[in-house]
Amino acid sequence: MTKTIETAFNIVETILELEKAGVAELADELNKPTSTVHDYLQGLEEIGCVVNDNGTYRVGSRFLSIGTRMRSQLEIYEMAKPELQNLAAKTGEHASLMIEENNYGVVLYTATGERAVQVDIHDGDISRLHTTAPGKAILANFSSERAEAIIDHYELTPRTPHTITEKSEIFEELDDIREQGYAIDREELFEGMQGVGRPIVVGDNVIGAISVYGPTGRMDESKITEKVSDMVLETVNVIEVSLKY
Amino acid sequence: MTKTIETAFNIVETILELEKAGVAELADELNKPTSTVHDYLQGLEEIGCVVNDNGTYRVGSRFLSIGTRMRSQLEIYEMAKPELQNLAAKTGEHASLMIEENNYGVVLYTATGERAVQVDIHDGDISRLHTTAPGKAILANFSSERAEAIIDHYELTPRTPHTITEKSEIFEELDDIREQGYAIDREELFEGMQGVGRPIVVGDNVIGAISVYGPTGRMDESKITEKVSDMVLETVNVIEVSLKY
DNA sequence: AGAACTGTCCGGATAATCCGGACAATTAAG
DNA sequence: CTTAATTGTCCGGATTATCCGGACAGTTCT
Repeated sequence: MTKTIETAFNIVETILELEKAGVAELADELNKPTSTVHDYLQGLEEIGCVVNDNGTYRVGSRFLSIGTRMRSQLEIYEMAKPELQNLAAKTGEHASLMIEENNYGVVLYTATGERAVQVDIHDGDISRLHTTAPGKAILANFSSERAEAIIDHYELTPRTPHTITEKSEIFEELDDIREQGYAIDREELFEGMQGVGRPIVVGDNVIGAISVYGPTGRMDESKITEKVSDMVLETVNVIEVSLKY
Repeated sequence: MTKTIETAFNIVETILELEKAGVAELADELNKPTSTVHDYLQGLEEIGCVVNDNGTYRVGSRFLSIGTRMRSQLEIYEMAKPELQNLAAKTGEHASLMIEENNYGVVLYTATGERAVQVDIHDGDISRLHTTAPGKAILANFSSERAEAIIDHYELTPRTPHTITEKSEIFEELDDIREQGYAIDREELFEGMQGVGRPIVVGDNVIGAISVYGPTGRMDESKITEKVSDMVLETVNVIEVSLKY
């Protein structure tokens, strides 16, 4: 159903992968006739979804526009943004806000500290919840039925050599996280990067999670438990209070 | 052509206007049968474009994902981003990067200073080039034929009481801007806000423009000509050098 | 308990997608 | 410099996905 929309997005994603592309190149990549691809591109151009620089197309700014307007409508984003900038400044690393959407974790916003390493991660990126520190913090605070339902949706393929691939192991860790209040990512998402995450809880609902990530050298486990974890907690507390008014 | 894609985006934009909405509400707003709207929503949900919270829909994070990935592929964004943060910190106001796309100005990124007033503007927002300081800076550095072609696409309806509505007046101002190197927005986009913009030029091409906006009280014309304009120039110079390697 | 809403599902008429083919323009090769 | 190959664009009609009326069950008001 709605096959048209799906192929439209496929075309956009393909352009994104190639950075820019012509009709023939895209048609080849998508195994579709050039005439069909051309029809789509023309339609997509009319509504600002792609931009045509004499023959080669790139993705247009319409997506950015819709995406940022959507984000600004989320109260949690507006409350968290300035606090994340504080947190990034204090730690010098990456500070992010994650929410759950459709069984996956979505990074809504990342503030970048002075010393933060350059990683190729963007606002809007999605990941399986058990593969990140903030994702695990969210999972740990869902009901066990809901957490299990989510995990069952996933294929537990590893992302890095350190990614957990055993369901039982995940649940063991979730227990620990619930107890100590924060989750640690030990190079499970990116090799060489460690992070700590804490849930944002208002009433009985987990609204999202805050995390700080940095290179393993600067973010070893003792530093997390001694300092960074507390800074994240402070940030979370401020956000939780803002959300309650 | 590609009517399906167009209505899909209409639905998304309508949800955005209503923040969240149900099938019936949307069907009513769009003058379409509920069954049709339902079909679309189901398709859009499957690909992460909308999210269904038991009956009411909101826009999903897929747009944010595509938008930010697109943005990161633009060299000018990557070069300008840290400089804009500097500029925002130094001035305390809003510092933005604008590019031209499809005859309109697109704000790719805005850094927010400490004292910056809260305005409802987002990354990805588009505007007619002659209604903003950076837009005028871009226009002034296009060839006069290209500038005229762009202006002719517009309806010169005012946005605020100060918006220029006479074609001849626009071109007079573009001459001044080319001479003095920067453009000023005198409450033409937002009442109570003034701004200054400068073009980013590499070789013979205008790649974009940098601007600083603030409340008229703090951004009067003498302050712009004496101080802010120079800060913007510094920023532009750094970016231009980065782009040339 | 009834009425008026909802969101969801089905199936077929309708109309848009989809694509083969032809064309000119540009680029690559000979 | 000529030829061949490849490109983006356009057309028109067969195909098939869209589109919508109608029916249904679940909620929320009256």
